[in-house]
Amino acid sequence: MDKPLETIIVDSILDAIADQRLRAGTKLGEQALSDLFRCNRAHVRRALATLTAYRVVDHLPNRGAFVATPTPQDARDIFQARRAIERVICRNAVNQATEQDIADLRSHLAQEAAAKGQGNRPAAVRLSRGFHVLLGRVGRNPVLSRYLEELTMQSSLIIGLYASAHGTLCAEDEHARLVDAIEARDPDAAQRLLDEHLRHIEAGIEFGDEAPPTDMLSSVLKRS
Amino acid sequence: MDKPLETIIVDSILDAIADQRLRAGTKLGEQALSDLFRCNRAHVRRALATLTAYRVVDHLPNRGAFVATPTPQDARDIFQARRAIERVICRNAVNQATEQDIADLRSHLAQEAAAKGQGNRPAAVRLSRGFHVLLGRVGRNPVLSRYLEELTMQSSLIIGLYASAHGTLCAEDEHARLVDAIEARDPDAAQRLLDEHLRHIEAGIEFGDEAPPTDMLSSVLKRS
DNA sequence: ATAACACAGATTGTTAACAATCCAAAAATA
DNA sequence: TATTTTTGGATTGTTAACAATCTGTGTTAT
Repeated sequence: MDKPLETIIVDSILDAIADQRLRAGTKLGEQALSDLFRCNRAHVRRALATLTAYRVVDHLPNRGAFVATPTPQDARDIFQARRAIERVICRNAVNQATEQDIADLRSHLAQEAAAKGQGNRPAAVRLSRGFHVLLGRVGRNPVLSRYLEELTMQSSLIIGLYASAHGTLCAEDEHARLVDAIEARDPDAAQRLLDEHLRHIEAGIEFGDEAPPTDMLSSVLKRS
Repeated sequence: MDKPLETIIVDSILDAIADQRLRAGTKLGEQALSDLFRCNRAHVRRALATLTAYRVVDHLPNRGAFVATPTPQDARDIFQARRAIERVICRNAVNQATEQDIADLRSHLAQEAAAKGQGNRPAAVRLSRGFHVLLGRVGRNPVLSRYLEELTMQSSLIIGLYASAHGTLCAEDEHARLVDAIEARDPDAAQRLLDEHLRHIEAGIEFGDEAPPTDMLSSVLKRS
């Protein structure tokens, strides 16, 4: 029962992007969204404004809102930022993780393994992001974890745009070994594993050709 | 000639906060701002929404918008985030600074010195922030520099709230030595100097008592 | 005198109508 | 036929009126 209507719209679109149901470049028409969410255009307008602030939507004056299309240079900048931020998040997590935190992380690992076992790629991408977001929460610095949430969202877009077809997305054992290092309270190992992990993801991205296909919008729906 | 009206309002308020003319807790009434900027309430509303996304304004439903009041814990989180981000910005700057960049930095140092020489504290605070923002630009990672701009803005609020009266804000020679290290292309020295600098700023902050005095709003005005 | 209540003014939130802009297809011209 | 112009529909941007909520003040009752 999420009260504020605006956040329902924002979260729905964010989820659809994380699931890669909404691809880069898709137009987010105000009328279409008002119809889908059975609400006023003003609400849609505000939702699009906050998504624009998150850099997940591009707003072109008098043209409308579109799911952002990060360039290869954007991608490099975003991954460098992730390394800068997750490095510290990771050290925080080593210092402050409770038993419960580690149990949550392991439970998440199991979900990731399940999704991958079933070959459910959208779920795998979403859960892979979820792992990093969860790690951010464990780090207990809301400023850093907010930035990480933004950056992982943009990473989902990038992976959807540029990931190689034979795409080895997050190798789940890298996540697992990271949790091991956190449980062992070894900050240097954890930091090294995370840095390598992020470089692996970035390396698995193929820059070079442009792939901007556009989706129909009707696949965002259904929540609540 | 800044075209979009919303950004004029946003920048004016941001400037006023950086100058510490607008203090934490000040109410930002929609009517008052519409009158001040001679515009529609809808514009003010959007401006306040983006400032809220920047975490520089708190929005309480049905109560209105207020200049954010970071807690001591917020302050610690913000400075940790700054260390994480500026560390990388700094290494980027060492690698990529042009002659022109270094000249710009030195020219900025001169302005800082002038403002301090005149005992102009608001200008000193604003220019001190400006140094870090400029450094961010030199780093040539727009993602990181955007976050840094947000964080330095929040830092201005924190300094306004908690800075000790005998406040040694940014010692300007620390800025100068940092530029020296960048010019010498010494990334380790630069990184170390910056980290120490940020810790000095944070150490110069006095937590303990609450200081939430509120200002009249009429001192934001005048731009165009 | 204190506390609960009620009312009035002011402030924020919502909605719908109106204006400006853009886009694509048809019509006109060379 | 190719290029420019026009024109209609659709989409975004703006504005003002209306509804809901809050704050402070003044009244009343215990």
